[in-house]
Amino acid sequence: MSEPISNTENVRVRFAPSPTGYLHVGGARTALFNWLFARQQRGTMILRVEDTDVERNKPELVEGILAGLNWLGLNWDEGPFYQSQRTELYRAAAKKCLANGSAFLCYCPAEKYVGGDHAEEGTEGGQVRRVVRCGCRDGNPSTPGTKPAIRFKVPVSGTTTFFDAVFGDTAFSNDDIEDFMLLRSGPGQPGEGDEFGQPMYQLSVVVDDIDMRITHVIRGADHLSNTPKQVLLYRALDAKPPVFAHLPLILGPDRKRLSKRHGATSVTTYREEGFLPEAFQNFLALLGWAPGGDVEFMRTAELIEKFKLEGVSRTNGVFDKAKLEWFNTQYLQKLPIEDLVPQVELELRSSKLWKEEWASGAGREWFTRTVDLLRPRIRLLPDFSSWARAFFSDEFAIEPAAEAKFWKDPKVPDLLDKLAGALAALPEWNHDACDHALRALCEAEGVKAGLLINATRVAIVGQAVAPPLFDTMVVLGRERVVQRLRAASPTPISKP
RNA sequence: GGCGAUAUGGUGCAAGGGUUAGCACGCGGCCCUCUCAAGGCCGAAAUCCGGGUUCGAAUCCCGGUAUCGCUGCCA
Repeated sequence: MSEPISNTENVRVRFAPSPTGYLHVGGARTALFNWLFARQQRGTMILRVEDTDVERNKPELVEGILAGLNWLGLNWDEGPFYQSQRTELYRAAAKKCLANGSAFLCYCPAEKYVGGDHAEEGTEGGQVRRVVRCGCRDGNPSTPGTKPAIRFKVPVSGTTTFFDAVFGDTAFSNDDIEDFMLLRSGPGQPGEGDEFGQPMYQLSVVVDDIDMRITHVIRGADHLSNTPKQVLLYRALDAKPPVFAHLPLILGPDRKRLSKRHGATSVTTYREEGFLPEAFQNFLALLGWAPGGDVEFMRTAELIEKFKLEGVSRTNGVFDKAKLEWFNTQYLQKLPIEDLVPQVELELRSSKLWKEEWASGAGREWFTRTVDLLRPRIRLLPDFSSWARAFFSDEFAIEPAAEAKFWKDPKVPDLLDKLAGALAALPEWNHDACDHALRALCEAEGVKAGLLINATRVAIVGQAVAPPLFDTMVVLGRERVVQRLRAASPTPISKP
């Protein structure tokens, strides 16, 4: 019953952001689904910048959008193409529609962002009721003498249907489709400036999707109601519509469309907060799609392998940041260490804690071991620079709260000093040697090992929370541990 | 207002005519334990409402409701 979603011809998809803002999570998810589908089908991913609205378009935002895609690892094979540079193509298409009778010149006054005389016809219950058929379509211009725009002449009856890989066969009555705008009217008065202005969205999208031989249009479900207009346009331009796949929208916790009100909606923000791109990708992939089984942790290759348009949900979903954070900790924990280390290196470089000796050889080994030791307790990349600072720098502070909690006992300074001595005298430096030395000292002094373990942790990393003590000692090295213990031991217990 | 889409625990997804309605996040508890995580175990928590079809409905049909989208010389 349903048509094949992919066929033998090469799959060609596109991601088509509009540079009126940053790359938001909804756009990123759309890009991801296009990309997963293209990579799985060994197809072609095209990037197209939809910048036909000169007034709202901000060219400088394109860079940020591309940066966001790059961060997520979403590359493209063709483009970026800019619609603003393809105006003649759209004008030619609009004129073709004019010539074959599927469009008409509209002389109605240009009205932006408000429904004026043309757009409304009385009100009902306080709501504006739009008119679907423009008077100009039969050659009766309301204000002849002004510069015309071009509108599509929607058939007066009948049904327009299309296949959607997510929503199935879909039909709209033509009576409900308005005579939509194809080409804006030209600037200036009649006789001056261009004959016509910039193309409208519906036109440029269809013309480009035809020209770029797009086989699958994968985009947000907010375009579902636009699709019949576009199908009509395909027909008017003698082209076969592609397979459509509309993705459910992403909502905020209040079930409203995700926006700045909900906090971070730009993918750049998540990069800056220190999320791992692959974790973000995994999280995004599962927002509106699931492979069917119980697995959720899927790295890029597995997502590509399992992705199916048919499995995409039709329900709008809420962006759950807590789950994203969980994914991030999972990736921090499970990523092969060699995949994680370079990202930590970047983090330390940006926080000026990086030392070149960690770039190769024994230094690299130490760095890798240390990252591996640290990672179960890391939530976000910057934690390596802040929370784990004492592992990478000798300049760190003793947290007052940790001091208050674990240096309470008056015996602590003396114990730390004695431990420093015992450790300094150790014939070898490893986990068990440190362990035995500390426990032997505690036994001799008649204190519980926990007391000294916790006190020592505070002394050598400045915090109450860190990896297991003896592993920490090994990684820090004898010299540092002894030195930090001695630095801590004479400190009188601070009275609150 | 018109048109369209959608409706499974708080959240994301599974079950697509027959299951004690499954998994994950989050939440609570226990275990592990040198701190905190991680991990393991246990628990609370859902089929929007109303009709119909059927031996049997979360699942199919109709109506209602709610939510979202479109209804721009925005994309």
